[in-house]
Order: sequence, then C-alpha cells, then structure tokens
Amino acid sequence: MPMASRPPVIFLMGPTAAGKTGLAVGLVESFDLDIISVDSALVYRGMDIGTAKPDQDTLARAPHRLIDIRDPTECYSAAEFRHDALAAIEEIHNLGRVPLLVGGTMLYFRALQQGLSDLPSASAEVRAELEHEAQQAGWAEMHRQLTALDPVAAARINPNDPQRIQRALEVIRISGRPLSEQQTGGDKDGFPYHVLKLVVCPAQRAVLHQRIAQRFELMLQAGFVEEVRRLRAMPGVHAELPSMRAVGYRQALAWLEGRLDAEEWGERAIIATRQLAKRQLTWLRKEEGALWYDPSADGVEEDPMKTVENFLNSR
RNA sequence: AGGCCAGUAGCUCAACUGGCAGAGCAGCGGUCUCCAAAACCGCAGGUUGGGGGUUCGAGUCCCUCCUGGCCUG
Repeated sequence: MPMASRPPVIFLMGPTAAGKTGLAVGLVESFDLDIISVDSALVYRGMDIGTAKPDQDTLARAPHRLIDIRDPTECYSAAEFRHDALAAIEEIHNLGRVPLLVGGTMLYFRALQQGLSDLPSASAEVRAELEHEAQQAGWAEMHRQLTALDPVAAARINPNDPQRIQRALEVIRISGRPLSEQQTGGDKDGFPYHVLKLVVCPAQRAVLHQRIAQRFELMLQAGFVEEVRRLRAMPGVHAELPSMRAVGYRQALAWLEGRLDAEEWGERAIIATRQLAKRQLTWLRKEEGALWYDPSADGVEEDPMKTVENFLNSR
C-alpha cells in the first residue's frame, strides 16, 4: 500500500517521567485524536498512583484505551497488546478519527510495528512445570537441555537468563518444534499505516533523573503506600506476579514484607525507575524516523503541536 | 585541651606477618519475538586525606599536619 493512502497513526513515545501524558492531553484537546495506551503497567486495575496513571479528570478529558483491562493477578503480553491495539486502531479509524499511541513499553511498540512470529502463546501450566523442574535441576541444566533441543536458540540465550530459557523450552514443549525455527521475523506488512513518531525526552539525563525523584515524592504524597497495602490485601496477589514486579511496587512490597528497610525502599524505587528509563532510551535511540522533543528546552525546539498539525493536514 | 578510633572508586566496605589496590551498590553502554516497569550482558571508575621518612618494595611501618567520630576534662 502506498504511503499516502495509508491511514494515519501517531506514536508518542518516551522514557518514564518525561512528560508524555501532558503532551498527549494537549494534543487530544487540539485535534481529533483518540489515545491508545502503550504501557504494560497501566493495564492493571487498582495500580494508579505508582504507575502514574492519568487521574480521573484527565481520563475524562482524554480517554485512554487499553488501561484498566486486567486485574493485578492476571497477565498481559506483547502479543495480546498487538492484537488489542490493532483492533483499537481500526475502531478509531472507523470513527473518522486518528489514533494516538502513547506509552513507554518499547517491546509493545516493536511488536505492533514489526509483528511477532507465529509462536505458541504463553502457558501458565507449562511455565509452572518448567519452573518446578528448574528448581530441582537448576537453570544451568535447563540451558543444557535447550542446547540439545534447539542449539541455535541456546547459543543466543545467556545461561543466566532463566526467563528466556523458560520461554524457549515452553515453545518446544507446546509446538514440538524448536523456537529458532519458528522465529521467522514477524509479518512483512503487519502495520499498514502512515506513522508519525514523536519522542518526548529531556536532552539532559540529569533533568530526567530529577523529574523521576520529584514524581516519586508526589506519588508518596498521593498515597502510594496505601495503594500497595490495598493491593497486597487482595486475594491471590503476591510478589512474583508481573504486576507486582513493576517499578516501585516491587520495592514497596519488599519493605512491607520485611525484605527492605523503611529508609531504603524509596531510594531503591527511584533507582529502579532511573534504570527503567535508561533501558527505554536504549530502544528509543534505535527508533527510526522519530522526531525528538525536549520538554525542558523552552521554545527552541519545534513545537510538537505544529508537527502534528502538519502531519494531519498533509493528508 | 588530652586520649582512643577511623579516613581506600560517587556510596558501603575488602586487601594475611609490608609483595600487581578489589568487591557490592550507584553510574554509563548494550541485548531484547507472547512476563518487558521483565529478564539478562558489558564498560568505566583510584595521587589509598596531605606532606615527609624507613624499605628493593608502603593502603599496610614511623613522624607530622588535616578532617570526622567517640571518651575524658
């Protein structure tokens, strides 16, 4: 499909605490855009403060799709996101509006743009089984098993990386075929849209670090600890859940369960957030054709509003 | 003021009776195909508080000064 005839989609990407939400709300109020959240933590109901989820007022003004779609005891995945996001994009286009995808989960952006190979989806049972075996034999032994079953995948996966060893073995057990044989690279044209990519990020790392620390203080004032206590009291909630391994929640839980000191957990949470931002930036640097916008550089940068306006008018 | 203890990487601390100054954490870079706010990999970082001395050789021993802490007055 030629570019010009492709329906428009706008990406608004950036590391945590860079100011994505503020900009997104501004854009939604100026143009006929509908927001789709691209965030693996915002999907969880009841996880509001620690995820910096937009508040009720903001959501009323700027509705977000794909938030609050899971309980904290449930799982979500890149493949589910891709499916949900593609459906939401189509829905928005059918309304005659333009989708604005906002978030910081770069794997989701990648899965959306490049597609995923047609692999068996995650199975809680198989994972539990593998987990159990690994506890007996150790992950080093599991990696050796993988070497026998799928040498190509085993060579690529570090023996210290339980998560990926587990996934590779899972795929083999479910499909009976090696993972590496099935990783064909995703759909060729799995994302037939005309995309404008914006990245929001302070040019200075120190500025981002400062924003992260300030935002954490605000979270505490807003009752983050209470939120975690509430989650912890829910049946079935425990520290190993993907939801509870999220930045901030993990450290708060560790404190409440006596694995971290009261004076220490906050600093650990901030550190984890900085490290998250760094990993997000590693993805973002590779993002092709993205326009970078520094929210802390007043005036000098081109106005993203203008960029979006031009993009929408050029069609 | 006197006595004692300490001072080593940004932080916390190792380094036998003198023998190539190291870890953890933080930081920085990277990997990433159904947990990704996850799970991993790598890199850099030092005038051992300053100065002097003994020694083939000093973080380590001696002298002196500085800084911090504790005790006594």
